[in-house]
Amino acid sequence: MPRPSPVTDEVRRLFEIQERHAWSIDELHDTVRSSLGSADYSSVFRAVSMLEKQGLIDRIDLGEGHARFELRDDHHEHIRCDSCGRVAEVPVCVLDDAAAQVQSLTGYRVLSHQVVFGGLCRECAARA
Amino acid sequence: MPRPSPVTDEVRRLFEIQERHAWSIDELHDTVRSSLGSADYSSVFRAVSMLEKQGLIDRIDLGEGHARFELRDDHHEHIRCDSCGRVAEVPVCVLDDAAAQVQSLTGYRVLSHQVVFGGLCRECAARA
DNA sequence: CTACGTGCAAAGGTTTTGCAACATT
DNA sequence: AATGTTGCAAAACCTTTGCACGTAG
Repeated sequence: MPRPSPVTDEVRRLFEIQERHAWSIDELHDTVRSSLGSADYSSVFRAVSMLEKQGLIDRIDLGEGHARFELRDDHHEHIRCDSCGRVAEVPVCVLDDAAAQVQSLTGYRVLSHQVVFGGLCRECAARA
Repeated sequence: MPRPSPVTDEVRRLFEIQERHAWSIDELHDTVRSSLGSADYSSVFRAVSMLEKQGLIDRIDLGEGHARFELRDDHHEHIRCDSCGRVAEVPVCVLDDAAAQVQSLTGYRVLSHQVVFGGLCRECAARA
């Protein structure tokens, strides 16, 4: 396989340095363009699709109208500021006990869950 | 105000009879067309937008790439079958205790949350 | 006449794909 | 030559809006 994959490599690097979480494709695109000088949206999209298929990253949907992606790691939840859209991680899983309850209530075999809290981040709460 | 609003009236009725939950606009559109003979997608969309603004229904996003809507009632969670997409309600809120924990961990003022469980419904689990 | 619901068409935004060009093995 | 990455363009999908028509008040 060909070696040079500057766009894909840069996208992978951005995830792996973990300076930031819950990337949108636009955010990745902007950042990769800053790093490489230029890059096409579709190339970033394909890089993300490939990394997702490989299991390096997970797709998350916070109900914003577009997807976000983050390095696959320990399961955690997210909280999004209703005012500015900032996303933070909730560094624990608050639902580990709930799956059995949900399963007995609905009959579904629970395999996964995703939680998005909404609220106000410190800055926006202070402003309000 | 003019009385006849067949599309809007039918959309409202579909929500209020509560025979079904978590309607997508396409599902509403198909059902309204069956009831009335014809109806335009945008009319259904506007009816849903109006009902949402009036507070009769809530918009929910289950990460499917399109919105769903349901009658506003007691807060509850959802579980979606990973195989067939069927959506059921989890008739309790499993997170009422978690908000304080999340708030102390992230500093966000928690105002809301939405949870989507994934798994397999009875039929799909039986087939697998 | 005025107000409003509807249908039709089109725009807007995000996601996805087809294809040709290009570089590396 | 063969494979795989990229750029460009366009399609696909869902959401949203502009506008004209028709109807009830």
